[in-house]
Amino acid sequence: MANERPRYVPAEIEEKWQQRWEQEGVFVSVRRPGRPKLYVLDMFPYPSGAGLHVGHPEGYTATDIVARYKRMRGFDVLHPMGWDAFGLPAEQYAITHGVHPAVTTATNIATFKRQLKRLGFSYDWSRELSTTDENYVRWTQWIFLKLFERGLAYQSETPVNWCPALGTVLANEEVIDGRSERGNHPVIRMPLRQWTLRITAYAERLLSDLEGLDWPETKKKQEDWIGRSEGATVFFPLADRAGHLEIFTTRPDTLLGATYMVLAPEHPLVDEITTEAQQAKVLAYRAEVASRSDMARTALSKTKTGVFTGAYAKNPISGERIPIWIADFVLASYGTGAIMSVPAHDQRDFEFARQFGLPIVEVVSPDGELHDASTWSKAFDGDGINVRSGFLNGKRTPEAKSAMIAYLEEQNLGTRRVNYKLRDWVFSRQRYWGEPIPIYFPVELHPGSSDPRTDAHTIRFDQPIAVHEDELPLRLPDLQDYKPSDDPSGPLARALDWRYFQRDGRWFARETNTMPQWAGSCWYYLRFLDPTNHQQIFSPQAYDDWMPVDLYVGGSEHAVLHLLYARFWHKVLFDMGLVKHKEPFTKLVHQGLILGELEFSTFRGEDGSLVSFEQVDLTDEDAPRLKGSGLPLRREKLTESMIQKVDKKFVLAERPDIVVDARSFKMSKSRGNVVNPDKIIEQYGADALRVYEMFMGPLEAVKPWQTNGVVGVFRFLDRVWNICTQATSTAPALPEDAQRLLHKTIQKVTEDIEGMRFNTAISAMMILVNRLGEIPRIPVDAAEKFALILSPFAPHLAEELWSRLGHRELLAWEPWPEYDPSLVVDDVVELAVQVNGKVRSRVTLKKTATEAEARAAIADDPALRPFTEGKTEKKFLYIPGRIINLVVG
RNA sequence: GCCGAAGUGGCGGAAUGGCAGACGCAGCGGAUUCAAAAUCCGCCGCCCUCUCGGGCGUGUCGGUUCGACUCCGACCUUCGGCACCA
Repeated sequence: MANERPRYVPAEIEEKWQQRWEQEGVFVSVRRPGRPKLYVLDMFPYPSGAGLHVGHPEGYTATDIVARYKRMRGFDVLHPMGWDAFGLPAEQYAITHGVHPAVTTATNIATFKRQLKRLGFSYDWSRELSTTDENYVRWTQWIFLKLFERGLAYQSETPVNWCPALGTVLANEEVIDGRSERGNHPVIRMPLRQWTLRITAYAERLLSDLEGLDWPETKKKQEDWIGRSEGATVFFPLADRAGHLEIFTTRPDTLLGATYMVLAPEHPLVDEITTEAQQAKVLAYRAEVASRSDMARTALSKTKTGVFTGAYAKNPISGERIPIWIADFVLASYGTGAIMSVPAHDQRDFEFARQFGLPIVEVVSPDGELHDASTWSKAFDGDGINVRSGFLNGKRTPEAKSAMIAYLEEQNLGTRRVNYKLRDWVFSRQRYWGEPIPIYFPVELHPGSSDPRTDAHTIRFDQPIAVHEDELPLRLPDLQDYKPSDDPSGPLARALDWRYFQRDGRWFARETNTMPQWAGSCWYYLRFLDPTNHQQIFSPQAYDDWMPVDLYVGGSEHAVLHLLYARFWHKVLFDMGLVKHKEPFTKLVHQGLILGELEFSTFRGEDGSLVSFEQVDLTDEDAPRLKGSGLPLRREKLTESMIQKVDKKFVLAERPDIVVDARSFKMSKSRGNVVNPDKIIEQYGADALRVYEMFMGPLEAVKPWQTNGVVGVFRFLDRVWNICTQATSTAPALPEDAQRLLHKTIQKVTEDIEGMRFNTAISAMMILVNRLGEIPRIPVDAAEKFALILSPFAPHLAEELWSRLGHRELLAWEPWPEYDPSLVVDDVVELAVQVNGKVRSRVTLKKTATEAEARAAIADDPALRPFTEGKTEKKFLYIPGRIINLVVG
């Protein structure tokens, strides 16, 4: 059809508007007096070599909609973007390809930036930053120095997973059964000098300040992570010798039920107290434990292990002698690394007692009667009434706890105490691509030595010296070889000329560990306030202009670590008077993961026989096995035509006894189900991608991708184009129902954006467009209103329509349309008429109709007759504007 | 094991005490076309019925209510987090 009317071709309009926005600096954040402000922040990405995937634009589109909407509402909006660019992948790539991480990082950032720009996000790019920028590193290091000055950064000897073959320290997750996940090399537990941040000093504030934050279930996760518990410290004197054991317990009320004690194998007192007879066993046990990782120690071991030290302690109340054991279920890093064991009232202690035949004595009874705990099948760890407990007898658990603590304090045998699961934060990495820690140490040359780069020397790690602020940033040396080596001090140790330097005739050595990737992301939201400031980390004015962050959107994988670390730094800066709010992020939202397209698959044994899904053990995702026998199976992809649904299960069409696995997988290169946003944009345009990402479902939900769904959204935008480009000023006014629908849609979209329910906002706009499509000619005014409410979602299309409707100014400057309140409420509505709660008819009634009018309206309804005939009315329910329900019997 | 979230058509989802399945995808039928694409129109939970219509239906079982996807109790399943923290 040779129609002159131009078609909707996104490729022809999107770049044009992106350029116009940039030229006119529409999205450069400026504070204007008298305006409200909004700081909308995305979790900035790690610019990986793979480029953007469709998961990135999900959260970014959501914040962009909010940012654009709020600008139209008269807010001054800060909406920045940057790069979390330090980290392992760039370094790994450098090792295998011989390209400097700075080079790959720059390339990746360029790719990400190009891809983000194609999506038309309204970022203020003039504030762009990368954590790798010298100007940023400088202030990251500056904060480290402040931590150091305050005693919040200290060195410690922490056992780490050291893999000599890989020449690196591994995270706990990277160690499986004492071997490296990559390469299956042996991993040893080795104490290594580490920089550690004293986050535990802030445990209480990190916990209590969560209150009042508009955060989702993440708050709970952080609470659990911090793990506050109340109890008491108790001193148990050693029997037969001087000294005592200090333990922490949350159940001081059970003190008299303690029948033995357990120390962590690493506990410093173990050497002292172990008797000669037990020496060999204890040593052997400790060696065995040392070779196991934390994971193996905790998760995998079901049966308890342990060894008797030969020593005894005395119950501080009863004076009874009780044996002291060591066992690996007691963690050296929690509490005091020692416990009193009350097997009757703690499941772990119970299992251990059973394992080694230790006595189990009831001191808390569920009913106040005496029971024989040695016959129990599990511990009683609930609240009850104390028995066999002297002065505690008859007291209920909460009361008994405080009575015991009072007694302990009075007798100097112990004190009330609060304990946290939260540990101090191991802050050093034996890696190249990170911020150098701005610390150096004096070097002692050995006799005959003159140059530590070649001669024997000792580095005095016990005398750390802060790099002077004026010398920041401390840059990374330009290494050619980033490989970790068998030297756990890391690759920087090989940059001898960087590491060693002379000052006033003395030699010094720099710290060669670097900071973890978390460092840069801990405070980037603050640098966005004032990213080019060379004198200060940010100016107080910039802070007052924009802080706090009003909306922070990112993945829930950062629910604990990043968000806890950032809060910790923020609180330190608060104590320094640099920031004025206790908390940085007022409202937090996690976008849900986007999975790959739904896949069907079946399983075959080695002999090729089909296996029904119920018989498949998927404990290891990538290695399916037959339940029971453990025989390996092969996963085989199916096409939809081979599947049938029977009773809520998918089965093979040809073999209905074979149940098929139907699920969406996380997108991954190896699975080959990654969707590239560039491809989608080429085919359907950025606006369709944006709208589809928001239309998929609730922002927070995990959702599978369906490329077909993009088609539906594209059709919608195409219809919008057709309707709005045909709008004329001479068209008759909209029919009343359409006019009402338009205003209801404005209301719905407004409220849904405020509540971040973008999927329902879009469906409301689709409903409106479907109605408008039935009307031959649309007035310009209606088209304009529609373009305005669509603009946060599909900004390019909206701008194009806006200009075609005769506007020269950018739509981004326009105010958000108001709806007419008189048009959004209907005075006449269709009501459902129920008989005994089932809908049998409908009736059109005024909202203000009285009960009598309602009765009259349905009196002669033939549709109701079959259900009311011969029955008596028991009740007549009429809720104006909602429902009529006739109860008969 | 503990904590949290969620279970609704073939698929994504909507409705949070008042007409279940809006909106979209897929599918089926039609119009247009030489043909196709695109577009437009109609149908589209399951079962019974020629039709009119009726019955059933929101993971399962029970409860509250005139009325329950929605509230309460128990259970099942899936996803996420934590995992010997004394």
